[in-house]
Amino acid sequence: MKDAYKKSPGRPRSVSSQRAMLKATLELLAEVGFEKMSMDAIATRAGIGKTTIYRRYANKDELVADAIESVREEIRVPDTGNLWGDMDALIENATQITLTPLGKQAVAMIISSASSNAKFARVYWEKYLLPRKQAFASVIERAKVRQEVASDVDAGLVFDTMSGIMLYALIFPPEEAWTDYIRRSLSLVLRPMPK
Amino acid sequence: MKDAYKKSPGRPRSVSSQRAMLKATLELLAEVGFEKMSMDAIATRAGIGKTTIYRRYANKDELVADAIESVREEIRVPDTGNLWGDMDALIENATQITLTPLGKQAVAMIISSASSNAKFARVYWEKYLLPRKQAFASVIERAKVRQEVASDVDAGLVFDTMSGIMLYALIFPPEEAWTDYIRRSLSLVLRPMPK
Amino acid sequence: MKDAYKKSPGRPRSVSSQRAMLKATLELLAEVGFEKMSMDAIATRAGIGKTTIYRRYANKDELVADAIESVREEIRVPDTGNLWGDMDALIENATQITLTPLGKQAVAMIISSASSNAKFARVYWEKYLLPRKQAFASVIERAKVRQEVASDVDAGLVFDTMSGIMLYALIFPPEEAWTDYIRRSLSLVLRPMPK
Amino acid sequence: MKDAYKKSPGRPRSVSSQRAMLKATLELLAEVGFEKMSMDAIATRAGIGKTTIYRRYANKDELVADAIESVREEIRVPDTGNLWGDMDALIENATQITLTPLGKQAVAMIISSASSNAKFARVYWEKYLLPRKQAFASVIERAKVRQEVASDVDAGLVFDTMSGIMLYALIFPPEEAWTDYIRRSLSLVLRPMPK
DNA sequence: ACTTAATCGAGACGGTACGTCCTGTCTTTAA
DNA sequence: TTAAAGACAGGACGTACCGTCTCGATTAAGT
Repeated sequence: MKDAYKKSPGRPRSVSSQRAMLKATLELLAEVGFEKMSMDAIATRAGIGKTTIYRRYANKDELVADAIESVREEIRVPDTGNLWGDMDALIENATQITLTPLGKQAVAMIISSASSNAKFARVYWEKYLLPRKQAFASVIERAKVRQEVASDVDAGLVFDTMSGIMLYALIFPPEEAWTDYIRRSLSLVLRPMPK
Repeated sequence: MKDAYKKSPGRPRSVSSQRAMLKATLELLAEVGFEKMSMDAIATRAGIGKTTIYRRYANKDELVADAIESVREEIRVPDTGNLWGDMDALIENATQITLTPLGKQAVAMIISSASSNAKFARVYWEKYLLPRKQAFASVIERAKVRQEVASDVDAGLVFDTMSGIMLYALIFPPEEAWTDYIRRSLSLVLRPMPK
Repeated sequence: MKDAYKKSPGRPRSVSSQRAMLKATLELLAEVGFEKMSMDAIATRAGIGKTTIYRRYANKDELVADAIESVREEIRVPDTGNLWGDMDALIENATQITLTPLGKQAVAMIISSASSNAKFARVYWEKYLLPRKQAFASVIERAKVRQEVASDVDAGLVFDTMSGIMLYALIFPPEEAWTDYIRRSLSLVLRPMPK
Repeated sequence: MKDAYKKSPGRPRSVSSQRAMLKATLELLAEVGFEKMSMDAIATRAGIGKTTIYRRYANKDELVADAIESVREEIRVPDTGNLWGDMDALIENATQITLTPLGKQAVAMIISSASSNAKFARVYWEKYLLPRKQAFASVIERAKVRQEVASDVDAGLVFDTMSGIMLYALIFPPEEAWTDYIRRSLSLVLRPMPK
């Protein structure tokens, strides 16, 4: 998010402080959650002053939003040559990220403040959901070509359905294994090509 | 949760205070949300003392959990004689409740604190989701009998999937109308009986 | 329990409740002081209801005033046939009462609320100081007759002076023994008959 | 008591806030008394946050103790060249200070909590009584030299006696004028040099 | 090498809400 | 009726956190 060009005078902002504050934020978020995490605690753990945080972020929300945004892991479009092979890879990736303490807290926050504060939802959407939705579309498109799935399947709606069930499972954990549960739900939606 | 029998001495807890505090809580929850709603504001609006609240509830969480729990509207199992007629009734009911300001705040809270505070999720599950899940099961059972739907459809999973998509839609509102969106998603899952 | 005689339609426990509440009040007053003593604590220790206290006394002040008033020990005018013999007896009596924890708290309270609440001061004056002032006057009158003291000595002022020094000693304890200190102070005032 | 040397990091404590809170405390103390004066009211009147008070003082007692301590007016040893001229000056000074609303409240508090909380009494002693006791001693010493008073007069005891009578008069106001009363009492104690 | 100016850590600031405690009143059941 | 038990409105207490604001002390870039 750096400006393209920099030639401002004065002491430049410390990169190590920036790293430290994001790290501390993510750690505390995972440990105690958004509400119970105080700015003072973050500053103390990061070994920096609160001023240094507030110079960069207007408030707690923005700091946390950016901290979460900073955890971007690459999403690689799988290509196993087979619909369910690809799907399993995507499900695996999604669950692995979502089921960490940090993932849970992040999703919780995003949902919690969705109506009041669009910030979190936007970040989540742009950095997390959208790439996956696109990967999903590719995978299903290939499956259509291979005639593994009906050609009128709405990939977007299928993705939304999967996201929904994952959200739901996060709050009301299924009795069976997470991946099985999602896989089973998804198989409802992804009906095979009629013979 | 009342004890079966009561003959405890002393002045009984005021029913009107109880009602007033729950009403004020629900109103303020809908208006300003959980975080911005202060206990003093609740007490003032209810025309009672803060003590009276804290005598019943250990903290804000418990008060709000109970307030939400108190909003139990009867869920009536629809019977239009037709699968999609019944489904539409259920969807209509669910969306109407979920899309009110109160509904949104309630869901937000429930989700938000799901991992840290099981209280909200439990209440939501018991008082809201479970009755609907059962209604759902009945409706689908009847549809199976009428051979409107394949006999191996897992009603529970279908319900979870629908709940998930509703949750998702609450955070990332669909571009089309809510009920259409849910209906469309549901039609993916509830595939008709193969001819 | 205490249902040895069950023929009381009226108020059989009235007297014992009264005694219990005064006793509890005096105990707690001595232990923790006026401010830190709560009405609930008094009621609990007395094994009675708060209502029972408030039926008799309008507020804490009045209860405590009455409790202190209830501790009336007889003041006997000493007559040793000698001025300082009598004085020593009076000093001894005054210090013994004032130096108990209860005495200290009582005096503290009385002084503390003197400007705002005349109640305590009045009780203290009527029940404690006035009898002593009169005893004092008698003793000095006799001393005048015996020509142990100048005939123009103002007994009232001498008493006030002694009371004052006791008050002062209560707050700023003298280094020597209490009775010696007061005796010494008093000897300043009670000058002997000029030869 | 400031440390001799200061170079602690961070923003220094606001001197104006400090002054404002002491001023507000003294005003409210004089107006409504210790018990009826709330910390919020103090903060509001001083135009500061409650936090700022509690950062400096652990509780209301300590704040008030320091506020009273802060009112130190210089006591000037009078020198009229005559015993009673000097005494009158001292009496005048003492009564003027003690008879203000603030003075009365201060004395009330000091006495009230003398046994439980030594803080108030200590402050009163060090900042108020001790300087006067010393002034008293000087004045009487000079009177001895001038042979206005017996050389064996114990100045300390005379001072204590006068303080006592003032305390007493504060609680049980004399019928005559304050200064006359004190003066009369003092004349008993300070007997002239025998011819 | 010397300015210059924005940064840093530290921590105080005003404000708001929390949950506890206490007073004096009210309302019930039991006797 | 009176007692006991305890709920009630109101209000102060002292704590925690937020986002802002000073401090003296760095730290580079541009003279």
